Amino acid sequence: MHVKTLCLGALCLGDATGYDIKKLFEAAFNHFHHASFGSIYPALKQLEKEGLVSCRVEPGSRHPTRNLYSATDEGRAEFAAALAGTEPNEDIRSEFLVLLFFAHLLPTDILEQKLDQVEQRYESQLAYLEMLRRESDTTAGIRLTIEIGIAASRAKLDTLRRHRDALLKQHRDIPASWTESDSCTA
Amino acid sequence: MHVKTLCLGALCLGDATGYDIKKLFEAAFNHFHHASFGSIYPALKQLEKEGLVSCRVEPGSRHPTRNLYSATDEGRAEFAAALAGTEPNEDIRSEFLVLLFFAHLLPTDILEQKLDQVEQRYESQLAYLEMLRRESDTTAGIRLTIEIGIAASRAKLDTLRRHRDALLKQHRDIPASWTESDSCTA
DNA sequence: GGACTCATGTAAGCTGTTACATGATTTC
DNA sequence: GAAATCATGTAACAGCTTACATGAGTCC
Repeated sequence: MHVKTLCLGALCLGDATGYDIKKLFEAAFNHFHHASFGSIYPALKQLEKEGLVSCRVEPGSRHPTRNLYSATDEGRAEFAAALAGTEPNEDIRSEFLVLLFFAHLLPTDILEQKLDQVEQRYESQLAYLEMLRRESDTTAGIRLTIEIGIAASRAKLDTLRRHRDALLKQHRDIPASWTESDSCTA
Repeated sequence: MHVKTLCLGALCLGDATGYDIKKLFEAAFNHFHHASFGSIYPALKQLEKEGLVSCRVEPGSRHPTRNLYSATDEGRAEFAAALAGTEPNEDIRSEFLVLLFFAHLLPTDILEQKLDQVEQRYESQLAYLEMLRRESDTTAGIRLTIEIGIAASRAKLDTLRRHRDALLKQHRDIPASWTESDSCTA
């Protein structure tokens, strides 16, 4: 789903500035999407040009430039249609799994260090999502979004921990193929 | 991680054509990375130009053009270094979770249909990974790659099933905000 | 003979990121 | 008064996908 559509969606939840939308992405979409300012601001401009959102400089603004956007009725209709038409896909790119896939080409200490990093990352993501769950006073859909994120992180973390020692032990025992450049020739 | 690096990695596992690499990606990387021909072929050309892989037209080929690539020693060293230097990140883009996030803007029947689609998708991914696990006679790292994929899919599927009915019930009960365009104005 | 798989390649175009440029406001 | 946060924007560039173009081999 394009950043443009996501911005329109964000504005269907309430008026916001580009900056607010970025914050929303970081706070709530964190574990399943993201976007940078460099795509958000142009997207909002584009949406305005298409009449899907309207923009007003905030009245009584403390700041000269603060563009507050609202979804128009047309915009809401458009977003509902876009939602209904999106395939519920998932696109995962995990450098971590690539690393594991090629683990036999890494020295043990580096592998161990990567595993530590990943565990920490999963832990902090888990902690963050659990915090969201505690606070969350929202729709059933959003709550499910959080539940699925927690379940997936937990499952990955548990699996990793369960296999970690065996992986490292075997890794140390088997002469690493990375030391001899001719040992993995086809 | 760039397709170029991934191709180099694939060639560290054994000689292959561009076509073979695509197959490998589909078979083994399926749940955590992917690449199209349009990026693989140019990547191989580039790697060859950099001396990281060598290419020979297959000897005694049944087919005039079949470019079999091999990683050179320099290529193997380069890949090992690239691996050691990659942060074990995960980049997830889930249209499905976006859909859930905005579930209140969808009519119940469409939501239900999306949930069905996702369940089926997770089921078939799970089936595929479990098949891989049964067959798999590979490195500990690759096996862990599969275990993590299974655990994550299973966790998401279970969570979805556990909350599905409650979500749909509540969705039907609460007057959907998508019917009245002014009902979610900020 | 038709369909499918094997096999390679290019070019246009889309999308988004990074990095830069700018400056006000708030908090300590 | 320094640092952090709020706030907007652009331009260059990267990287990948899609679609096209081509054709041999294999299976039914």
